[in-house]
Amino acid sequence: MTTKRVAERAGVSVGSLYQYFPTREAMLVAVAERHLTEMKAVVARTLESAPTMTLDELTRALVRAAIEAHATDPALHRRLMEEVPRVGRLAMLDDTRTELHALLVAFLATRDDLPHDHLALVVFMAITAVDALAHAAVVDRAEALRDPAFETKLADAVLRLLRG
Amino acid sequence: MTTKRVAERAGVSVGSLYQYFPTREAMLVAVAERHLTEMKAVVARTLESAPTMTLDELTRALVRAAIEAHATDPALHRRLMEEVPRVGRLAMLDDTRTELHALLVAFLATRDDLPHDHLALVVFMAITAVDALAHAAVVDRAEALRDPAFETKLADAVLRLLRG
Amino acid sequence: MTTKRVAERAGVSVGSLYQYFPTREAMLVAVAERHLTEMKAVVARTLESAPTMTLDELTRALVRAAIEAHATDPALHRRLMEEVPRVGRLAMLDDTRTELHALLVAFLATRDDLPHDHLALVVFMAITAVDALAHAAVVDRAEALRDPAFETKLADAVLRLLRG
Amino acid sequence: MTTKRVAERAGVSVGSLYQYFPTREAMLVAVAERHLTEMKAVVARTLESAPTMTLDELTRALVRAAIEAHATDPALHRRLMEEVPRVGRLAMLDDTRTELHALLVAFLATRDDLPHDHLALVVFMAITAVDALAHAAVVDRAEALRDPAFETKLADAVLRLLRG
DNA sequence: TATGAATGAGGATTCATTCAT
DNA sequence: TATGAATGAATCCTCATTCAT
Repeated sequence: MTTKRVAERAGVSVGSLYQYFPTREAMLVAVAERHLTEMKAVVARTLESAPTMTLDELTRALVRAAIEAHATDPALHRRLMEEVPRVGRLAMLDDTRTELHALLVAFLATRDDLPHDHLALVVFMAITAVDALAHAAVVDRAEALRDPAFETKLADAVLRLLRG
Repeated sequence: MTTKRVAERAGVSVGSLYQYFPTREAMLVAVAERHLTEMKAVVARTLESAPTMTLDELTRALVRAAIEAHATDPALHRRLMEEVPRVGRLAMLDDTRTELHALLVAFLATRDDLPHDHLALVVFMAITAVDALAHAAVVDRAEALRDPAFETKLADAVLRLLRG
Repeated sequence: MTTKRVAERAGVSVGSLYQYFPTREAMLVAVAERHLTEMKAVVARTLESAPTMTLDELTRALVRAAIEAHATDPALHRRLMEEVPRVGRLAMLDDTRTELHALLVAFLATRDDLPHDHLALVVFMAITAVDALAHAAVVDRAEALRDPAFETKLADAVLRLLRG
Repeated sequence: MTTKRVAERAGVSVGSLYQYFPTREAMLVAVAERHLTEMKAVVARTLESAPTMTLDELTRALVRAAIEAHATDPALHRRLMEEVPRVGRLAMLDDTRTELHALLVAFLATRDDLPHDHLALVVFMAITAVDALAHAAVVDRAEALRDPAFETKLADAVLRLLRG
């Protein structure tokens, strides 16, 4: 991902790119940021219709949303994961990640169909696992994505995490 | 990770580095390779004492081994995960990964305390999740590593995956 | 000839050099190419006024042109001869050389004041000899260049080659 | 031509190479030197039997010797010409070259079947032309070497140079 | 405001040379 | 004396960033 290539693909000049982003890193962060924000939005939307759902249904809905978010643009995702770590622990990214985490913790704290101890830990584990699996499936197990067992088993394991 | 910095850190000259590794990439791969090989060895060793263990004990032992392997050198691990993806799908690495996968699938197929359908998928999911969580914990949740709940919950979730 | 030195001498940065030439080799080839193309042009121009010339006059004119072409920038020439051989048998260079050879053979074939057998061989010999002598004189016999006998004798020998 | 490769080919270690030659350049010069010395020896031997030869016979013998010297190890020659110029105007090489030149000039000065004016220039021209042609033929006109016309014509041209 | 040529620091790699064994 | 591992200066090339037009 060179700035020249990005500019070409975007149909603008490098100079113009630098009008919108101060550095190359900022471009990367912007894309990662967008993905995380989308995820946050999807989660928030799902949580809104949560009161009418069982924990099972809710978990499954969230897992499905995560997988879909990753499957939308596999190539982008792969690239992102390759490049973004080098960006380091960038404040903005961490903030969005933290918000997503807080959103879920806060919501789950209102439910009485699961224990509330270790909630922060459990949510961290669930997010990490779902993200890693969705990513791994997209990147090198395309067939898993098409297998309904993948989603079911992932949701089951997450439920187990939540229920303690 | 520049070749110069590696040489400095290793206490040798760049030239010497190139006496042992043909390219910078080869250095990276060598480290990743070593980690994977160690993991395979740990898993193999654990499986040997498996006949006398319940599935619970076994799972927990494997999860603990994985976490320890990651905790040995956190900084190394962080760097590795940042750089290795860029190395691309390298045959030797994939081979070792595949061997580890096969080792576990073959072993679990001999046990009658868990269902045998979807075994390949389930092992893939378990490896990916454990690896991602051990890595994430090491990299940005040091406190999770010290919390015994982390290991317990991870083992529980994996068990759930295995038991179907 | 390092890229850095070339850039300095050219009054630009290394980066700019690489905007115009894909590799260091390409820079070398470009200069060699230019020289050969100039030679071809000089020869072509000389041949145009040839019908009114005797073979003696023509030969002398060509020999003089070759010497002048080499004397224009002796330092450049020396460098070129030192570096270009390492460049290897480069298609574009060989093409231009072949064109120059063909131009002369074709022209001489129209004249009836010299035998036509062995024309290709003879032209190859003449070009090689004139080039080598002009180069050697420029590089380490500056006094020869000023001696009119040099040109006369060279032209005589070439004539002998042509007349058989 | 790296020192390592030279050492391998020679069946010794780099270290040993440096026991015999102070620098890489010295190795190159030694080879060039050997070639020039051989040439000088051949010329000297030919000149010894010269009193009984006509200028025609003598010239032809020398031209043939030069061609043979080049044809002995074409690859070596090509390499030598590629590398040696970079060595610069090295005293030892120039000395041997000068000796060869002097040998011929001195000899020709004793003959009365050719003019003695411009002898130094003429010998310089003859050596340069014969060397360049033998080299060019070896390097990229293998067929010329087999064509008897090549030798004949070259000898004729050289004779013309000598006879003025 | 948009462009893209120019910049040059930075990085991977090579290879002549040294020197401890 | 012979070896070849170690050294690190030197070199080619890339690419994020700037800025004159």
